Amino acid sequence: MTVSRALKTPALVQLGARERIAEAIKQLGYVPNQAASTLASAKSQVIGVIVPSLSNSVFVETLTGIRDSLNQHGYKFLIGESGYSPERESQLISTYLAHAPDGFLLSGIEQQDTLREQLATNNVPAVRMFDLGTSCDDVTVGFSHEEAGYSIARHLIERGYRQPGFLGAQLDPRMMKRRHGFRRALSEAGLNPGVEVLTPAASTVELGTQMLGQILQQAPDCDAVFCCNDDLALGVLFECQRRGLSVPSQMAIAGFNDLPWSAFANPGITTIVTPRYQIGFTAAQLLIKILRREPIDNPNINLGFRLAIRHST
Amino acid sequence: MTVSRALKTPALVQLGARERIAEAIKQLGYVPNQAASTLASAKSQVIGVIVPSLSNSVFVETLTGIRDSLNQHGYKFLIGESGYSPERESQLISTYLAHAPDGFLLSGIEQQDTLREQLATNNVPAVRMFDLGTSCDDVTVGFSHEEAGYSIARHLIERGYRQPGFLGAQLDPRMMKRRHGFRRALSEAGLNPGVEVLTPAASTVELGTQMLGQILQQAPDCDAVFCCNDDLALGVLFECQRRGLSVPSQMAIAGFNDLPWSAFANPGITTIVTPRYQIGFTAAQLLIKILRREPIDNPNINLGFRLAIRHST
DNA sequence: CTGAAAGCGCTTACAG
DNA sequence: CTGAAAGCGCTTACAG
Repeated sequence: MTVSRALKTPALVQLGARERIAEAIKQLGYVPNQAASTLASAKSQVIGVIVPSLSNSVFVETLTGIRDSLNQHGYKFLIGESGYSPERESQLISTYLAHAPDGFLLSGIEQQDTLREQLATNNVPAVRMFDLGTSCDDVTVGFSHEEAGYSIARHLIERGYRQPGFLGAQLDPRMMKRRHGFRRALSEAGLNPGVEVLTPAASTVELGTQMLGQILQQAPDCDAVFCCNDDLALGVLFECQRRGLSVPSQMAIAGFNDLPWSAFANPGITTIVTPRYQIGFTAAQLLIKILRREPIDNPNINLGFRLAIRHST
Repeated sequence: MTVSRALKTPALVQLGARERIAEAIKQLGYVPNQAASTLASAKSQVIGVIVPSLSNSVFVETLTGIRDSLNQHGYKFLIGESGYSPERESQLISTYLAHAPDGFLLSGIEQQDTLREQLATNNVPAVRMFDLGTSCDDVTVGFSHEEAGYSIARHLIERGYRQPGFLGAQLDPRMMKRRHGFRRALSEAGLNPGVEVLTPAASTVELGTQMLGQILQQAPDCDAVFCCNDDLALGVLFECQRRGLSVPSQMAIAGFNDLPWSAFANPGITTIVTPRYQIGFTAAQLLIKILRREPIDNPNINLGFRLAIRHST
């Protein structure tokens, strides 16, 4: 018992005893048994984190933010990939629930009802990332994808492009919101919002190279594209180079996320800078506050985004 | 007790009892307590995985291989980032040991002695990934980085480049082995192996753009570069385009890893295709064999690599 | 095929 | 400031 106290609350243990304990721990190579601790205290110090995919570096950066925040407070975390599937997400939650996590960090705000029930019956709090909730029941940290799509379109319109097209992959809810904002701006400006190529495939550079051909076939007068992710934009750029299309005079390219190389491409790619590290960090901080029952002033935190204008538009 | 059996070994429980149990589980939303199971059985079904970094997509793909393999067998895994630091690696192992992992999957073969002791005293088996061990005490899955560097150099020499340079970042042991092989081939061919730029910074596209300038300043007649990772190579490619250097006639570029976009760059980047998914999958399979005490025919598995020749050289 | 007993290594709550 | 008691929810090993 005194050993336990020496480890958790050393201030309550006499110095002499503390020293003897430290000595013994060293000699024996003692490591506290986390399973026993979890069982006895009903606190695991584990947070379940579920992101859509680890192949997308956006989510990896979010994980870094989560880690930096959680490490400060002694929490570990279990990482799960939902593959953008709500069913898979629910299934992961079930598995993780067996580890008695203190809380969850989830992606998106479109969780299944069964998942919400699971969380409620087990009384485990969750913070949702990447998107903005409206209800006060949800705790969310993100930004408006609709506004982001809108602002890219406004930029292209102001630059004078007459037939911007949309290149969308994955087709997850947040991507569809970006598309919605993009189309809204085009419609408002009296331009045709219907030039687009959509595919449920994951967005990759390779896919971008293919999609340029597809949109040009559909709309030969397309003079700008908004790619729902920067890797698509890079593929479009490579393909323009191969076809001898000059960027941006013959084809303007805008991306999304500001991946680490976007600014260094030739030309630099205009894109929306998203605060993904900050989303992870903030979401984790918020969850910790909830676990400590500290008051939360705003359960729906909008971290915003920034339009980075570069030479590709 | 019968419930426990119904879950673990349903064959030993009568059908009627099994059905009543399933019904009750559903009604109560029962989830087995993993901590209690771990405590009672001394088996956690958890594998500790430590990779140098998650920012490098190479390691993310390895994680995918590990996940695919481990999921089949009901294991979960804890992911740690060592940041290429052996000290940090040891520290992570200590933390993870508290979760009583059944085994570890580690990166590289240069672990600290203290780490080896930790593993030995706790009697936890480990498989080392990405490099090749020589001793039968170690279990390793990887390929020869020295040979890979050598084969890139041979390719450049055969193509007729007279002054290939080396661009190295991170300076981790595996990178240094690639460099060693590269230099050996140049020396054997009577070429100058001393043209190189090295930096401990993480390899990024941005860094690649800077390193091209540095190596040209040092050796203006440098006509080819071997970049220790493809993202460096992409940065070099962008910078060549900006400077109006034609690739490969004025500057040949070779990379390493075959990242997803390397084949689609303009021109496609010559690189070494590394089997990182397979490394993760195989290492996990091997660890499971060890945990089941099945015999292992070869503790040092060489998965090899492939030279992909594209238009950048 | 089923169940009662003991114990895994901690923590909580209480007594000294 | 220290320690003895009980219990967390499972599994192991044994008895029926």
